[in-house]
Amino acid sequence: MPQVKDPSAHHHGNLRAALLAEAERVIDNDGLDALSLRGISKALGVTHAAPANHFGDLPGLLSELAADGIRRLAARQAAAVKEAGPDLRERAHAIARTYFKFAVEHPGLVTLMSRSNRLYRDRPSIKEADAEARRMVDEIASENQKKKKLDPVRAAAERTALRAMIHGYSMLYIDGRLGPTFASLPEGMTPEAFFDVVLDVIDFP
Amino acid sequence: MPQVKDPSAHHHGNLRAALLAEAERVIDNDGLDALSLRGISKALGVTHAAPANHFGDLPGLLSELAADGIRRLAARQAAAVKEAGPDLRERAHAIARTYFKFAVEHPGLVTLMSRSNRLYRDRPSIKEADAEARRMVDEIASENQKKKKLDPVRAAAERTALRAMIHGYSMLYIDGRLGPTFASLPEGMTPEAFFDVVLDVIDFP
DNA sequence: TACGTCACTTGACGGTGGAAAGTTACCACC
DNA sequence: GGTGGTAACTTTCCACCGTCAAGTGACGTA
Repeated sequence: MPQVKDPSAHHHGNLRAALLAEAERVIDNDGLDALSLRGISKALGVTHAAPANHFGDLPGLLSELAADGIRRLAARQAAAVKEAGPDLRERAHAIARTYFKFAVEHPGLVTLMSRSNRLYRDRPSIKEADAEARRMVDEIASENQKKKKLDPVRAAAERTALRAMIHGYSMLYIDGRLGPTFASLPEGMTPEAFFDVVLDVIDFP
Repeated sequence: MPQVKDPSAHHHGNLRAALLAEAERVIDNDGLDALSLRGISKALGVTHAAPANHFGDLPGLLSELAADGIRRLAARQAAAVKEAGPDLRERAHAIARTYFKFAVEHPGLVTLMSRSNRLYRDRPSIKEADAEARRMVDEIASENQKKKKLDPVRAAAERTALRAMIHGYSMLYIDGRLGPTFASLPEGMTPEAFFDVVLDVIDFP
């Protein structure tokens, strides 16, 4: 068959970045299940096998996407913590609030980030981004432990409680499973504001 | 109770129940992603289009599976609450502990139950089972609210905090994302025991 | 100029869920 | 005691998916 002599045919320029951008667009607009390699390839005018050069396979692409998401989230959390000042509780709430806001803005991406079965969790890019994100929570918990001379198990439980609460609340919300809850709330109370009250139920820090 | 028929060529006898059982077996052994209509159909010696008669489509089958899981979990939680006695905190912890134990025993099923995109959340069978499960948490929160004369928003936040904690901790655990946390814990501390400590971080009831 | 590698295309394979139409067994009714 | 309808299952087809192997063209380099 005729070969199309398009100079850009063999060198898209920045296909890798374009694929990631298009994948994120699809994921956040139509959900993780709507994403396919063939779909994003066609959208960029490239054949279905092109992504393999840059990402190997689908989990490979998703891993890079997730790692990027984790990094961006961690950056925003770091900024929020900085702005929150020295108070430990303020800092913890800033981390949680920022996560939730990010999850509302990018529900598909956050869903992907927490779905180990769709990515290669062991990739350095993900492990490092994950560690960076966890470091902030650990720092707060450690300071609190030192200040209150807490038993190490209690300190670990506080860390885990905050993580579980952030993850649980965000996922329940994204999944639409807090609908009845919000229906019973006062008019005008936003999910963000309610999350602050929920966080206050935790006895930490 | 379903009538048992003669398993002849065109009437399997109890295909519906057999499909659900096989699907649950696959899900809990190999994960939700390993499940396919064709797979379970072949395992039962039936063609891939047979399930459509009983469930319509794949989300239809998954919905029935999820509803059954929710019902069984709710029954176990009800029994645990009954055994826990009158103390509100004991009852709340019993609900949470039972959920987590169920999640450890049936990770695939619990994952499915919390994945709205794979099921028809609006089906009566699911909505009723869900409501039944939520009723127990609501009851505790209401009693606590009355006893302590709490602001309604605070009471709603307590309900939600418990739900988020249960869901978040279980999911993080199932996904293997608490690995580093457990590594830092004292020898012999089980995930169940640690969950009790995590639950104590919540100031409720 | 020749070579090797990168970036992408082409075409095929086995898998998926779903829809449409055909077959067979049973059951109620006249 | 035939007849018609319906439920349960099969067969065949379609569109789509990810992955793989082989091919092709452009480019940097020796």
